[in-house]
Amino acid sequence: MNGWFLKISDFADELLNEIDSLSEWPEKVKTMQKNWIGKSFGASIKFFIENSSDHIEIFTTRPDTIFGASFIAISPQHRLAKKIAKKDFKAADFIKFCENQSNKEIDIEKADKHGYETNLLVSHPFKKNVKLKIFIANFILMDYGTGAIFGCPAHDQRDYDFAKKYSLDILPVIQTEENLPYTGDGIHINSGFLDNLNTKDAIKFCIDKLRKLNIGEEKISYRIRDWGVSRQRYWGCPIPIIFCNDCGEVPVPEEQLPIYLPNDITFDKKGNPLDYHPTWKHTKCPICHKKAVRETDTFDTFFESSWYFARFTDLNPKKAFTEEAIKYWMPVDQYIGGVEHAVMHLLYSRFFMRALKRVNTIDVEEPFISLQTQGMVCHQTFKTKKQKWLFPNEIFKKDNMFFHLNTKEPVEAGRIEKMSKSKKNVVDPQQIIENFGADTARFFMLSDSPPNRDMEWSNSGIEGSWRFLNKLWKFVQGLPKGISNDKLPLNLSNNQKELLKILNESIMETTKAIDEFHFNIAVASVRSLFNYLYTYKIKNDVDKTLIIYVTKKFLILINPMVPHLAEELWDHLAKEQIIANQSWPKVDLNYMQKDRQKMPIQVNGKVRAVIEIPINSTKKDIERIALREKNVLKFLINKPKKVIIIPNRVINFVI
RNA sequence: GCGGGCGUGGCGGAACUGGUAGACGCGCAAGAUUUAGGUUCUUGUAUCGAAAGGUGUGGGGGUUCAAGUCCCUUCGCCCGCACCA
Repeated sequence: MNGWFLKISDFADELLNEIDSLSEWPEKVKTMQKNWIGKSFGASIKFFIENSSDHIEIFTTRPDTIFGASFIAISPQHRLAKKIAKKDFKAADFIKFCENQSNKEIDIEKADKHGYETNLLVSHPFKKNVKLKIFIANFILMDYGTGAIFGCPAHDQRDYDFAKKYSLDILPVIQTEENLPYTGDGIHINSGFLDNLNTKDAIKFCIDKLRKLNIGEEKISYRIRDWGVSRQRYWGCPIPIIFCNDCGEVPVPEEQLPIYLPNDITFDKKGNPLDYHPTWKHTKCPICHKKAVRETDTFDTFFESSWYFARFTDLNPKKAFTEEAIKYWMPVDQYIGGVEHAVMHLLYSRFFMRALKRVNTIDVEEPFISLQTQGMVCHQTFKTKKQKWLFPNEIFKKDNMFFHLNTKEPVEAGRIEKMSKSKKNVVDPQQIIENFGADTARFFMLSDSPPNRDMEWSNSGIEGSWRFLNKLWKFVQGLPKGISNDKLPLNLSNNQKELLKILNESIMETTKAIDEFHFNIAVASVRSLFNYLYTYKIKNDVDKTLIIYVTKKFLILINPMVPHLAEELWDHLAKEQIIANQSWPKVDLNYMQKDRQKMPIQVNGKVRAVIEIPINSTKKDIERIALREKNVLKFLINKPKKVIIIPNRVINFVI
């Protein structure tokens, strides 16, 4: 394939090793990147072809199973396969068959393994007189390892399937009670100098021997391939290369950058619009100044998304980055994106920062300190009988059946899938915003489920959020205007202390929940606080100063969730400033200190009573108080064998 | 097949380092207000049971005074990669 590639493979090891330093990334994303890079340790081994000076080099992670080898298989794209095909028409046909197969949907045929038996043989490196046949096989990938393997059917599923199909030897070389193929570790048998060794030692021993004989060595293989960045489309950054007949491929000099795309472009023909534009590509060679043409491919869009966040640190129109801005802003403290970017975008960005560092442009390695991946919003899909997709708002439900709103015809209800325009299973938030307002919509969405999880969209419950915010509105409107005393009364009653305790608990919980992206818990916490405050006002209506004090703190807590409403209500209470400028409330531990503590009393692990005791009571006191409980005594038929008291937590009588 | 995640009421979901399972809400039920419906308010709502009490975090087993939480095993669902040697 023709095109430009970025040599991300050079960074494979670094990108892999540094994954472990990303402590604030989801485990899932990290494993996906690890698998994508796919580092594996093994060996390369040369097999010499009989009656020829040629040889085949294979890659294996299990050199220890070499004595079980019963065939060699090479990819249809392998150099040797092509060489064979020149003389052997049947081989050529087979290769063509494989190529067609890989172009079509492979899924259906995937399980099937096909091979073509060539008339070539190789000799086994350690078993004199043993010759192995070379097959061309459809399941060998050219992009991985060397595009060639030795097949050890007893200890590899694929080789086993293949050997069964073509009646090849299946010789176990690892001791096992299990059915073949056995892919685990074990003690080696039928393996000459590897006999009686375990897998780890056998691998090491085998590689040593191969190296001594100069026919193989230790080798590390990666799954990751270089990043093909060429695209044949208009919407992308032009690749800054000029093709000159004399000088070859010449990079566009920095002072001529950036290259702008032409504005007078048409899309009426097939192919790359830049390529058939009449003038754009024609230019001069920067070296010899003769006529030359521009590269008409453009960069992959991932190219730009790999560094935009660094660009965003500064508006400077002349420079991509400024040192001070990068130093100040980078790396990104909190990055948010969908899981679908787990490997491509997020790996490319990590690669880009390193590449830029290597050319001394910026001094950043990891672009994103903390990563949150939000889940996908899903919804049921609907189709007409003629298989046309329908929007959920075109549907109504009756007796558990779905019908079209206009035609009243029955509708097919499909799977619940991630929302996508093509399947029309999308809900337009605009409708919700029109009916309930943006604040209600936001509050409702936050309350539903944590953002890192997939969720099924449902409108049910939005009225609940609506009700709550209405209640809040009325509550604050009922408070006197403009009392902006932020000082607390000196002598607090127990009721007042309790209210302040609840307030501070809520500040703590809400803050923590927001920090951890558990917005649903934050919503629950502010709701609880309001419920308490609401009841408090009914009972202690005269206590205006404290009620307003707590209400103001409460409004700051709920402000990020319902900013418009909170600002309005704040204005009602406190004339001096806007709520957006208020600092986040701090937890005052003085009000959270309790002097009494509820403790469950268990008998044999079952809760039988709950007592309230002074905090930090001695174990003796706790036990004494616990033993006064009727419902506990009822179960203490025998004298307890053991009494477990965890102060301030639990007491358990074991009988 | 490999890797990752999840499984808790009718539903969405809570539960800090093992220590009162079901917070908060939706829904539902009953009642109050209302001339109807809606709104609003109160109460109830895991489950079996009249009660006492029993049972309950997908199933089975284990560790522990104590398990949603830790360990083993098994089932189901979702996502990612997929013939990676």
